[in-house]
Amino acid sequence: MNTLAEENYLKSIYHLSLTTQNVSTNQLAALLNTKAASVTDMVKKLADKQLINYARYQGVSLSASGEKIALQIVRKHRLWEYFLVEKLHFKWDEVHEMAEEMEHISSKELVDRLDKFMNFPKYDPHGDPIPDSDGNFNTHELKPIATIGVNESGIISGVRDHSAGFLQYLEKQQLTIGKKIKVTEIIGYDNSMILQANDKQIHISREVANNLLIVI
Amino acid sequence: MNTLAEENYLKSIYHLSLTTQNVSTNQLAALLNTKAASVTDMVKKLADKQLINYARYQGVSLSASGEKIALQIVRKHRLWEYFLVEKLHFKWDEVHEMAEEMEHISSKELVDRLDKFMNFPKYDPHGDPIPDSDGNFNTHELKPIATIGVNESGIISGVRDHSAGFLQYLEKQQLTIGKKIKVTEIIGYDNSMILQANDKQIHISREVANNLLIVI
DNA sequence: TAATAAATTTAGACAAGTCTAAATTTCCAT
DNA sequence: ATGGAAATTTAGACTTGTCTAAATTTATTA
Repeated sequence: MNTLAEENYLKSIYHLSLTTQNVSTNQLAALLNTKAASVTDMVKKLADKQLINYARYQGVSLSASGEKIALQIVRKHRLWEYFLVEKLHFKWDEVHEMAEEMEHISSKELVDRLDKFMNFPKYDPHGDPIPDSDGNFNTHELKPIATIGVNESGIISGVRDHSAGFLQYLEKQQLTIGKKIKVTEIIGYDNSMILQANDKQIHISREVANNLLIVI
Repeated sequence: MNTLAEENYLKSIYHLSLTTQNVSTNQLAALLNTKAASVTDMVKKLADKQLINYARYQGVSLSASGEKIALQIVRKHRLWEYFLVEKLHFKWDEVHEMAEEMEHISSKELVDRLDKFMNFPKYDPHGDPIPDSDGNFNTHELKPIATIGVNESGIISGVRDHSAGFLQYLEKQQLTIGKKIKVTEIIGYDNSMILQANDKQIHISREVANNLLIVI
């Protein structure tokens, strides 16, 4: 169908499109660990295949068909992550690299059966929504803890930083998906926060507060 | 680690080595759906990496390290096939292509956990033995039904032809792994056989008898 | 608004893996 | 034992995806 490289470009464009409407060559190069010149080449090929919209010097966006493909890849990635954590008992910081490979297994029937096997999960182990067979997914309102004030509370529901280091830190602090937290104090000096969670006080930096997402 | 193409070459050499000690360029080209010239090129690269033994015009064989890699790929292929049939309820004739992709997922930890998740199966859905984490596997004595005589019996335990067409035929005749069969008659004219199986008489051609394997 | 910096694209090259056509080696039958 | 057929290898070319270096376009800022 599409090559491995093409799939990775579409996926990366999809992710970057969530926060930018026209994704730049440099953004893609950074995310894909390649050079801007290589991105330009590839982007031309994807445009020829009508998978993206591209105008020289103006960045790219996904076409309808490109987005459809990207969503199927995201679906596979998140379902396999769920499988690895729920069935094979990997930790949430261990599954990303494996899912990066597994997301390219092509059979749609396979992924649909995997979905059913796991009872149609709605969120992956990091709280990201899993698109269904048609590409639709829940969009609950997630906001960084940093955006709420003292005495406000919420439920940990996602992360903005998916790095193993951050996930391990959260695990150690028991700040995991589903936990209820309440902000008890904000330190004016560095904007760090003290949270009430698991019947304990936990002090988190501004950076952590920016990368940990809750629903209210 | 190794490229996709390299892994496929090693796997093919492994399979052909089961019946030939020096695998020829043409054999490989046929199995890999490529041309002899391409095989020669690739075989040189694998020899440079010490994964195979190769002398011009003399065919190839796996080195110890090459065999180790090949066995890990075979292990992954068969475990994923088992997963697809036992957990996702695919039919035995549907899983080969999917497993061809899945066998290249690299994580050893993943495949070992998959193995455990399924309770360390010893045979895949077609009766082929699954190597364990160290590459060791059962070698039970399998022989084609064609090699036994009237009134002799055995248990269906494997196939020599893995094509979907053959597997579907067997499924329809209920000649599946584990079934007990007895030869009640051999037709001299075309060497076809009449079997007693599932309390029924089943007439199979010589070709089928050659491709269906039993243990006695 | 002109000049400089930053971003992007073009040009030309390279590695992996494949191909066709031609050359070489091996094998087999006489 | 040798001549031709079959198998294999070599030579040269192509595609995909990448790279560096140079050229071009866009953005910034003075």
